[in-house]
Amino acid sequence: MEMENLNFNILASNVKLFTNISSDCLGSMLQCLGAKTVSYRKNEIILMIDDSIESLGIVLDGSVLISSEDFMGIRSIITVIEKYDIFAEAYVCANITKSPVTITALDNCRIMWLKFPRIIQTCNKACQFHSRLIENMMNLLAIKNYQMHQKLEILSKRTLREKILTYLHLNSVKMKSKTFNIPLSRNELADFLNADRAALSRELGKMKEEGIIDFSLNSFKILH
Amino acid sequence: MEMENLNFNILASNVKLFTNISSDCLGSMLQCLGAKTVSYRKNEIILMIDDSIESLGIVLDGSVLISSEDFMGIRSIITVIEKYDIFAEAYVCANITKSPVTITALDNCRIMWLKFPRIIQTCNKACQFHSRLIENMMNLLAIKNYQMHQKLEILSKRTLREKILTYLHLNSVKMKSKTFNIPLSRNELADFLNADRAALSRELGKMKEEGIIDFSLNSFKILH
DNA sequence: AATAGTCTGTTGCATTTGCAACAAACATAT
DNA sequence: ATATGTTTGTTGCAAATGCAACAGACTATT
Repeated sequence: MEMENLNFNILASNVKLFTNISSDCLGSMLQCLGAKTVSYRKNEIILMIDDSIESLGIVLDGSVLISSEDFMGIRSIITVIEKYDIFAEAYVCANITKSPVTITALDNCRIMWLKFPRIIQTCNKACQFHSRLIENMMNLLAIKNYQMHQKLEILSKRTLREKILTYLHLNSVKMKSKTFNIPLSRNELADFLNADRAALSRELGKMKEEGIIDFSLNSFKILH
Repeated sequence: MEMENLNFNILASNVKLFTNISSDCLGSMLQCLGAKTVSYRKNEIILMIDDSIESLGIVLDGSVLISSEDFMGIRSIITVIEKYDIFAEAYVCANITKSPVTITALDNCRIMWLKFPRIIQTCNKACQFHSRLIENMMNLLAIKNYQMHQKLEILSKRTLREKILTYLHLNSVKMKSKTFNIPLSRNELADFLNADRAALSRELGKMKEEGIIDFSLNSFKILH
């Protein structure tokens, strides 16, 4: 346990998994769940595909990238997990013990690992936070489900241009502005949209030329 | 309430949402959740996109198709829900009140609607099944999350042939046989893979010619 | 300053795919 | 029996996309 430098108030108010759990309880709860925080450097691999998983991760600092690779070595970027969000929760809740994905640090980051299955398997059900934690998890899984639906909405488009537009539109809605930055490089965006990087650049160029969007590096603007 | 012809034992043992809930409890629980069963004819629209949703559905008979449509009118098939499985659960758990999808009856079918949000909002938490139901739901959402991951795996392939192969492979694994039937027509499969029907037929023909697969109507065989 | 490495954009070319139109097989209704 | 509609397969053509190779801008290291 290395929680000397953890601020329970910040955790309780920012991590949605801990909604309605008082910061007083948090210490003992984290202990019960075998919490461990680990630091990783930028680009370090946090979890390799097929590694065993027994914990879910909470991003305390930085952000991480969830990706997979097919038998041809083609990388597919599934999503980016930002500060205070959690990852691998579906796997531990569905008892999937081998990771189907690779997880990489996008920046220097700090991850708290929670042996969440304990809450179901061995935890004394009398503890105060037990049912609250499960209810929060149910809610988070439902939301993540909805987010995956959005990703499916992008990939279900038949042309690259429509995929790009759907991706940019979702970002614009999320940022509540027609001007916004995206968290992915060109290469990463191509792997996220499952397209060729050159084709992506070409299509972005055409769209700029036609006055539909404007962009420079990671800064985008929807004009139309 | 129209549960005269419901067999609680069958429900309790087949519907995963009711795992570890005794059939004795089921009656009062269903009442508490405002259960209603409704019948639909083949091809009838069960729920239209943008309709309000306050209940999750349990398929008691038949099967239903979840799809969406973009602004161009292009249909995208998201998934098929089979007997005893549930649908719309992520929306009610994430408080999404307008349906992002259209739900259609694939056969004549019978659906039980449950006002699940009651369990969180107004239910007396002392009731026996409360926490069990939430834990089951957490588990189901995690599994569905994993299933969506598989769909993403299909759509993330860059060529139609790879999408087809991934789809057939997942079906083969699910059915534990190299020979199997698929639940989708050609038209539906095209909309599921988000491809053109003619292109799908062409590619299937090529693959048969090359000796990779064999098929006739809905019956497929992986040869390689 | 020089070097190596990374990221983005560009372009020619071959392949894949979407689109449209048509044909054959089959089912359904009158 | 006829007519109508649905499903599947086929094919020519145009457009989109992947692939490969290269160039310029930028960064980090020595």
